[in-house]
Amino acid sequence: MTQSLPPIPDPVIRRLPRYLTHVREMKKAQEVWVSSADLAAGLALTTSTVRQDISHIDVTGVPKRGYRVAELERVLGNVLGAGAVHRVVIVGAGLLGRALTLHAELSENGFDVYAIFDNAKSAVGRKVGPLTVQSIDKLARIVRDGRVEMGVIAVPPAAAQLVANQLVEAGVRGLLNLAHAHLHVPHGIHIVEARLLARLQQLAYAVRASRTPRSAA
Amino acid sequence: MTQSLPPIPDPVIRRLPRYLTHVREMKKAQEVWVSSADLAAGLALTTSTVRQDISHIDVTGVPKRGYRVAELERVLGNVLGAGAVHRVVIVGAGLLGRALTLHAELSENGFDVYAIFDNAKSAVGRKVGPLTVQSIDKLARIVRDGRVEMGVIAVPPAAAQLVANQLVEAGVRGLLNLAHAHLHVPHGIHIVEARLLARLQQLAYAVRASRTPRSAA
DNA sequence: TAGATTGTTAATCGATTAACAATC
DNA sequence: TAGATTGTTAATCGATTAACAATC
Repeated sequence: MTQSLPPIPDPVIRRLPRYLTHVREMKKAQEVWVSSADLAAGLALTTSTVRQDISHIDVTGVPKRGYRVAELERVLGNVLGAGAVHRVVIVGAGLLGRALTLHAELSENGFDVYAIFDNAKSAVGRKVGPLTVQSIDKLARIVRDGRVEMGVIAVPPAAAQLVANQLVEAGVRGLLNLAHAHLHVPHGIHIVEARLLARLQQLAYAVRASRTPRSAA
Repeated sequence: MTQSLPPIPDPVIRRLPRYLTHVREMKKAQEVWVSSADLAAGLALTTSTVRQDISHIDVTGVPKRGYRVAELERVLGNVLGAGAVHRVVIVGAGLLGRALTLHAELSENGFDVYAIFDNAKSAVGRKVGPLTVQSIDKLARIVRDGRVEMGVIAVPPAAAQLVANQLVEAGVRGLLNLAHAHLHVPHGIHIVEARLLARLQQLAYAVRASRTPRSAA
């Protein structure tokens, strides 16, 4: 009898990539075992949080030793998409779009940048690593025919919603939004926000709050 | 009598940039008032969350009308650092580092990219907009003399911790980490993680989880 | 005024932390 | 074996949502 498990909570999913990074570093250092205390120290968490997080994935630890580095790496990788190839397209061939396209870590983690698009005549035809920038006119056909799973939006804010519509229409199931704009998508399509400005604003607040505690009359 | 307020919780701070974007769009559309229902609809939140979030900042709404767009924009901007100039340096003059350096939205939001550094001879001296890529040897002096507040780490993982150390040593109070590596910093120094691969992994999980619910024996 | 929307308190929900028995 | 560490339950903490009096 098979029963459905609840999905892994979002706060956990956001920590898993950091575990994976840490575990890979340990693997490179030839470590065989890693304890919840090791992971907690490395990521500034409590050992309780680490064990709770790992309980969400299919990994079993060994009392007195911890978790097997190789097993943890494999399972974390699978949960985060490294166990299969995921086709992704990038829309926007500016510096940010090209940076992602050429990022070796993507392909090392199961993400295959299948195409990159731009609407500027001057950009179309340009080489980006092994790819050639395609006209945005070809987006629908390429995404559909290639059964592309996800799209990255790296265009100016004014174009972001239009691009999102085209990607969804062409069949992608998820969008990574790097644009400084709000996107509306149909139910069932996933969006992850990844605006760097927002992270810098978050940092600016943290720095200021720690320096000058807020006060009220 | 002045009393200290608790800092704004992190989940709230992470939403504020999205409110600001939305409010600016409404301002551009000449709207004068915005209700919690407008904001909730635009950002996929409940009206309760919106009102609770706004209660953390110094904005007062008006029953039957909502919040003044101009006031909300001003106060949100101040909280997120737009009310002053924050000097930032970027370390790493690859595509990602250059993308951020040239991102007009940074300067429009109070962030002044003061310098960009790289350790490669071939990169040093190159123009990035109005800036010239500096050798990393000059980082300590430039950051210290310029009283730079924050540093962005856009270097390969192997160099990330070294760069973080140098930035902290030179006096920055916050780090934006774009590198695929774990950073350790002294107490009191703030780090915000902004690894794009992690966001893509989060998206891949969400897409897969919605398609094939997990099952267990 | 009547009605809509804020501001705020209370209730609920979920995430984190603590504690400890199980176990290698 | 004794001791360290997992796995898991319970307790705590904090965030979100609901509810509604205040008010424009």
